[in-house]
Amino acid sequence: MEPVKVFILTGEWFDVNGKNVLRYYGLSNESGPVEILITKNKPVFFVERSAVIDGLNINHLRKEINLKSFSGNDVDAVYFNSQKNLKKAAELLREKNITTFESDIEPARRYLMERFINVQTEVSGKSTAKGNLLSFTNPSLKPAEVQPQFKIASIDIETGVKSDTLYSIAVHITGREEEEKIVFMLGKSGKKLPKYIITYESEKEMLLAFMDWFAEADPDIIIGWHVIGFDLMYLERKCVELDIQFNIGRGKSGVVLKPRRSGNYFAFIPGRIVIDGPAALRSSFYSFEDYKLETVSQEILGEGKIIAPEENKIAEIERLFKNDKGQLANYNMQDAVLVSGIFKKTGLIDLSIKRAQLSGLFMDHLGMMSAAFDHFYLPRIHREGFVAPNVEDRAEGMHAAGGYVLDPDPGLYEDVVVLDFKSLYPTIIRTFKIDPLSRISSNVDTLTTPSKINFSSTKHLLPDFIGTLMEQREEAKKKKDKYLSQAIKILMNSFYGVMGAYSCRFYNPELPSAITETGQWLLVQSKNYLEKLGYQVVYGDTDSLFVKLKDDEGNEADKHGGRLAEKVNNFWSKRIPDEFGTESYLEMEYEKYYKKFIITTARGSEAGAKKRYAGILMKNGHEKIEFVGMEFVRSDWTRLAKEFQVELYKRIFNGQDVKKWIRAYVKKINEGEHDSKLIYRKRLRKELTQYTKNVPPQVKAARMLGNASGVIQYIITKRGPVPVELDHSDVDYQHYIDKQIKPIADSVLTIFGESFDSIVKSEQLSIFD
DNA sequence: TAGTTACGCTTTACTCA
DNA sequence: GAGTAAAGCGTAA
Repeated sequence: MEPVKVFILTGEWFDVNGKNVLRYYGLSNESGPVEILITKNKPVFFVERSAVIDGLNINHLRKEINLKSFSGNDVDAVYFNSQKNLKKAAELLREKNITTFESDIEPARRYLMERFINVQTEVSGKSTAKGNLLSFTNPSLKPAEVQPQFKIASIDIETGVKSDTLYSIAVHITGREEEEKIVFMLGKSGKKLPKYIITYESEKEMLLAFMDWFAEADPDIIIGWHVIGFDLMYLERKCVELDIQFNIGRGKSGVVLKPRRSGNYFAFIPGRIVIDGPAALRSSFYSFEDYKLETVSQEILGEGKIIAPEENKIAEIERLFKNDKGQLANYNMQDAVLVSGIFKKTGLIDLSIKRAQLSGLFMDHLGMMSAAFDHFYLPRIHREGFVAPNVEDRAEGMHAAGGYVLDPDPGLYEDVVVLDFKSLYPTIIRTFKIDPLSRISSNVDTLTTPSKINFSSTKHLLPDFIGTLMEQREEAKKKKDKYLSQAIKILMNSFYGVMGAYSCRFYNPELPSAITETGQWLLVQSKNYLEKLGYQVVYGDTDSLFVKLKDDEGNEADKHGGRLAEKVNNFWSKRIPDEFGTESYLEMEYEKYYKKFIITTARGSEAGAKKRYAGILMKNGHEKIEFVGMEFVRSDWTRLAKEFQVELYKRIFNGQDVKKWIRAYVKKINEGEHDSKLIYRKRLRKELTQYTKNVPPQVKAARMLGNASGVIQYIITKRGPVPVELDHSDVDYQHYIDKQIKPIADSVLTIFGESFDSIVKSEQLSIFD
């Protein structure tokens, strides 16, 4: 039979009759959904050759192999029939203080990684048809490339809150095949409803019909808005109540839904990937004021829900269910369609596919960066002759230092260019050959970093991988494949973090220390070099330097920015080989030009504040005001404060008078003209009851509501903080003037020897003029 | 179902007078 | 009442 190329969606293991079985589900563009069963897998871990494990009383096969632990001792492989036995054996040995190696690796993951399969595989072997599925048992698998054409189901349900009734389920199918819309609705048939609405007389009938239809439609990906924590969990609960099976996995398999960290949920549905909109957006670095579907869809698609959120949504749904089922279905469907639109527009699924292909992680595990590191590193370090420790046996040690932040002098500067090391940490890893193998092999062809940590210039894995990734990224950029480029960037940037994380089996403080200390050294030396050229370095953070151009150079800022970056590059490409005997992959880039640039003082201090600045950015001849780190970009400041800050800085940058304007602004606040801008937003990061040591304002407000979680919106009244939901007509204007306006004004006015109080007070004096 | 450190800032809670 | 440390949050990189 012809081999089939499959994009793997999910993988899991079972022990059946004491034998380990792996099951993968995936999609073949040509043959449709595919099941792969591996019944001949032997779970394995390793022990040192000196370890005595005869007393185990668990069936196993011990085999001498040519591998070593990180301490250089020979190890043997120990094979088991079942994963359960492996776990039991590892636990028993741990009690006897016998160290096992790699006994904490999921067998379904290990099977793929050892074959260098990154969620895409070419399957060869005999197959049988099993319902919708093409099923293989013990085929041979090898790496492949697949661009999957997924079928995506956007799901949304409507429920009656008081009666706890499932009113309707809307599904919007997009992707591989033609778009399809269907709404399952509770109610009597007969009314003339649009064709895509199907009515059922009971919840049970509706659910059964939905699940039948779903199995037939057989989507690869399920998306929605809080789709796990709300929609799927509701459906699951309903099924339990009605005594029916909630089997929406492939091959009629069941599902596991469970809460993760606060407010987060995970779904395991064999053969299907569930991606929740808000979580996916967050993990792709999108940021919104809040994550309501209305807010995000307005922002991304420019359209919103049918029932505006200001209306009483619950009552409106009840009314529609009673009187206008067609409209309820429209409303229900609109939400599902919006979610499809958001995923499409943001490319969330395309990005997820690329990330899975690069990292080897399943599409719903993309956040697990240490698992991605294992997937790349373990099979390769085996081939270099080593086995890795379990996570619980990883090295100990102090935390590494981080990036270096220059002390800025407060002031208003003109003509500042920003120079940036491109992918600083990845290029440091590549230049100085920093990775776990290199560290344990540091006596072979030793390479010493600037902060005197030794590595091997020849025995390493990660540096070359980064090299490949960087080349692929250039290629992707040329082809305008932005998702691949972004996926590569995310993966490369994860390596430093993973090596410095306790959850990583390769953790060792020398690895992140070598990286960050080298980064600090490079930044300081680059600064010194620029100063030697006669330039003033105004500020810098981790990988960037803010350089003030010399007189007249501002007229050709881009040219001089580029020139300076090149000079720094030439400096390093000579110095690194000279001093360390290794090729430099470091690259300084001219990033941007501020015509004007402000560093403010830190509150209550003369010194300049780090990680906060504002400037007029010049881009293609256009001016744009930019804030970094300041109140304007912080979600926990009021709109009042933000608008005040922008206007104030505009005036300062343009050299306009600010005194009169500030006085007028304060007056308007007191007159209630800015009442719509007084809302504070702050998240509760703990359960409401967990605030025992301190009771911050957002918690006070939340407690007035009884119970609340997530983002709390509140206003400061004469009674203190009050949630927006409750009466807050007694606004404490003085609070807003003192706490939202004055500090913003003062931090920048000090630069010019002015102060908020003297400006505002002089008005009061002027009354008597 | 665990990537990192550095930093600023507001508010609260506590200490000492 | 003034001064200060800690809690808590959000941000830069």
